[in-house]
Amino acid sequence: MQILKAVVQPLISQALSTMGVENLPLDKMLQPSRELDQGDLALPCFPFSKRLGMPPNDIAEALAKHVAEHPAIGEVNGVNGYLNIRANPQWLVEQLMAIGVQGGDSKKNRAVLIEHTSANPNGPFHVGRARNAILGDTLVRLHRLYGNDVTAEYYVDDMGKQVAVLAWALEHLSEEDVAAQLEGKEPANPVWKGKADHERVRWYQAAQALRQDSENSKEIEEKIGTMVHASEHGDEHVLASFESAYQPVLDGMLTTLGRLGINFDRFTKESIFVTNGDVGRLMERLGTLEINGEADNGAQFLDLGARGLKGKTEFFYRRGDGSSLYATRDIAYHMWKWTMEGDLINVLGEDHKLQAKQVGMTLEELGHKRPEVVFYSFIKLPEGKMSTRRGNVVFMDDLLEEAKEQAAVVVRELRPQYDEEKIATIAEAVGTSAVRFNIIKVSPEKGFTFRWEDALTFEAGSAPFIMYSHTRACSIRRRIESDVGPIDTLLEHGVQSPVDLPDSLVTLLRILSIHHDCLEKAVNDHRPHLFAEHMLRLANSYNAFLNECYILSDGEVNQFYLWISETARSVMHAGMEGLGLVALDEM
RNA sequence: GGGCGUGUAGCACAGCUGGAUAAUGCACCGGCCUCCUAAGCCGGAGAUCGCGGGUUCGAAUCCUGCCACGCCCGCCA
Repeated sequence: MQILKAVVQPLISQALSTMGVENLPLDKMLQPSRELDQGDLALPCFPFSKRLGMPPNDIAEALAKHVAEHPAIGEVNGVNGYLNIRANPQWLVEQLMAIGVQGGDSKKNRAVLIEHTSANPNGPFHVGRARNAILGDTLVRLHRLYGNDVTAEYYVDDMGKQVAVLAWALEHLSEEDVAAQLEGKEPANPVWKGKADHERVRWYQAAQALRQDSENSKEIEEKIGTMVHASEHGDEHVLASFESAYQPVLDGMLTTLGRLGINFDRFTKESIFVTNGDVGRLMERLGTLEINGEADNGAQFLDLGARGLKGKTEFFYRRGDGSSLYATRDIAYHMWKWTMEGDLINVLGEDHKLQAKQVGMTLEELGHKRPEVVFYSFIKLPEGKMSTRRGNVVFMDDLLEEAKEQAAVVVRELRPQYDEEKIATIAEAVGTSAVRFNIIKVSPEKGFTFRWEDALTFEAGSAPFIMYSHTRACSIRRRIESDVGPIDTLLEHGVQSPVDLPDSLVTLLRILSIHHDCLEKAVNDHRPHLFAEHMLRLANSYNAFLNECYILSDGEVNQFYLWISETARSVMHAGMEGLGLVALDEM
């Protein structure tokens, strides 16, 4: 609890010096309590026990007596060698009224460029790919909530083998060819007929099969190789044919993401850095570096082992034929990104760790900073790794449909009075939010196994749980507006906090008071799951508050309770926005 | 073989810049709807924190060895 710490730390420092202890790293030692019932802040007294020649518990107790009184402090005590400080609830109320939940100074406002998703535009999103998009978009939203100026960017891989295969297939294969080639495999889902990502991926798959084994495979490979080569040398005709092949696929993928509330500010094509000469100039420059090396056929690499890289130390950036590699273009892309104000954050799968390291080291070698990278582990199915080729995939589109359907079943059962249109609206919001939350609530480095029953859980610990708390706050608001009068009028003259506050209200107050701390940590450490967890606690404490404190009883409004409820409602609303959950008024 | 990551109740997961009784959800047991949405609230039971050593007043957290799983080690993207 930063607002309390700011007040209390100097007081403790004083108390310590009267006891003869100076120069402690108090800022680091004074930490948020582990458990709510211990207090709000705790100072372990073990480290200076020797210096004082006293047992930690005696120090804690003595310290508790020496800390000066302050309106912010509700209770100070020494237990088990810890000095525990509990905030005065009345003071917390005053702070909330005065400065809101922002906790004081959040004038960060840095410019941040977040690159995420950037999936090859060759087929529909599956759940495995979606972790990147959901993680990336949540980072974007949380940075914005925090007050940063964010650009969300999709780096479009518009050259190279994958798009080349797609372009070749669309040019050379008829619908019949594709159908014949994919016979025996799972047929296209008719639900997605007309959605280019689902349709064109079949051409891609057919081409992949033909490349693998057919009498023409050698010929096909040569043709594709020529196209790739041309694209890597910036051949505009070939690049244009690639674009007309992948753009509808990309549009389909973006439709899926849009349904999850994921949008981008900018799309940057990889090929730009080839056609504008950046990549050529970069390779020239890399060639002059002292760690540059050259293979027999003229291919060039950097010896990153000389800079401490372990394992494979040669980092190739130029092929024997003079063309660039993906990583080379990535470096040019990053140099371009660094020409803009602000920090860079990339969201990448764990398979890109080595590559990211190579790119980062090369950037440093060139005098640039490394971008910050958030890595995530892959999502797999209980049957194993997701693979389009083996038909072992869950498409995002199918998951979202299923989630909506399951949510609709629940809504119909719980709210028989709602009409189908309303049910559909709620089900869509609940379904998509649940899917996002299910993925964002676990830390990125943890391996994730996708299970339908987890993704479609709507109980405590899920997005709908948070959404539900918010709708209850909205519901109360509506009730009061219709039965009593406008909320603004009710609260316009300020509210008086009662002397005795119910436990559940105090808990809610304390959770609200650390809201900003949690957001800050989630943003700065790139750990959105921490904020997701905090939102669950907030929703839980709001529910408990509602259960205990009747805002409206016998036609009388308790103004203070109403004020707390309204504060929580707006905080929940903003927090949900930050997680990409749809904040419904009714559900 | 080398590099990186993960291993915490039956299941899932938080805590990992060292600190108290290891948090939360599901499942399990028991309470709570004449009152603002019970998708809820309250309580209970359930954990040798992968295994062994070490550092420390104190280790899930740091070091080290081992085991299991994942990812990477292309002049692919």
